[in-house]
Amino acid sequence: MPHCHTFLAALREKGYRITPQREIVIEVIAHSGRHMSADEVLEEAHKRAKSLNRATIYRTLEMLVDEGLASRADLGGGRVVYATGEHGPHLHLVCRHCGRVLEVDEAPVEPLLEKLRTSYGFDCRPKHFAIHGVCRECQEELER
Amino acid sequence: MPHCHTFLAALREKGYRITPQREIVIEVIAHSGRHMSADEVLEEAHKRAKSLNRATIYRTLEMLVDEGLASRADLGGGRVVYATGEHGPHLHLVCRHCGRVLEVDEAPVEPLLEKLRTSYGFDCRPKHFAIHGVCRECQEELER
DNA sequence: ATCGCAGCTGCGAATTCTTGCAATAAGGAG
DNA sequence: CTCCTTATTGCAAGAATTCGCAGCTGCGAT
Repeated sequence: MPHCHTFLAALREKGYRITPQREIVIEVIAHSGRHMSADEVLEEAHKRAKSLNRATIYRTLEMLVDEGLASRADLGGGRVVYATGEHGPHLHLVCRHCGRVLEVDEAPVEPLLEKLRTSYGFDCRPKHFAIHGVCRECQEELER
Repeated sequence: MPHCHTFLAALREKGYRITPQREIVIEVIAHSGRHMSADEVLEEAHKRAKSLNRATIYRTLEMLVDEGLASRADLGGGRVVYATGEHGPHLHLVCRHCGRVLEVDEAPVEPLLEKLRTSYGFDCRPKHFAIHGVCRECQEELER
């Protein structure tokens, strides 16, 4: 699964410094294998170094997202979760009603990405791809 | 372009009450014809009714997003912008590096949406569709 | 090794956003 | 038109997130 070394190498590659704080944050979200809120990351990180500051967590997470190594999903209602681009299937269907995240195969997206790339020069990796909509369950509930 | 009546009717339809506060918020984002931060909405709304509370703005915006009448785009770095689903072309390409939003034709997405609908029962209207990636300009800048 | 200088971190303060609750008012029923 | 029910608002307290800056430290150069 996700090897932190890959992440660290990628960062070093881009000119970022490898600090113990960053190693910890990366380790935490890479090994969790799931989506985590900033607060969960903080809590988990504190188990390894209680000094690690809240602001540093936020800055590191944002940096990872900016570099395309992680994704941030805004689930509405103040819920924001992070995950590495490596965990499981790569298309995230975020239900804007219940907040659940359905993870599905990325294959159906390829043609679209190709089109965006050729027509607009817009680069988007499927592993960091999130789509907002309404899931089946909520649709049924909503039209009652 | 965007007729507030449409929005109000949709809300009434869904059982929401039509309050002056909601009319103002809807008018503001519908007529702006662009993306606005919650703060910009607040400022604009205050020109018409200085009493309108911050919390009400946030609640109204979230309600509109939940109902699919508006979209929220998290541009990173604390920048969150809202827009009605009616303004201009309907596919939003959000650059996670410069934060710019490219608005393009929705046609290339149709096949994907159809697939998500049939395979997973996930309902997603293209007009509220945002994709995060890196725009052409930033790609060039980044690989320098 | 060690130096030096950006790039980072921690801290505290400032913002931004969310929540709980009592008071208010929209809209259907009579 | 008036009453009633209950969704919605405003306010103030409380989280969550970001910012500014002084000091620390990774790491390339010496």
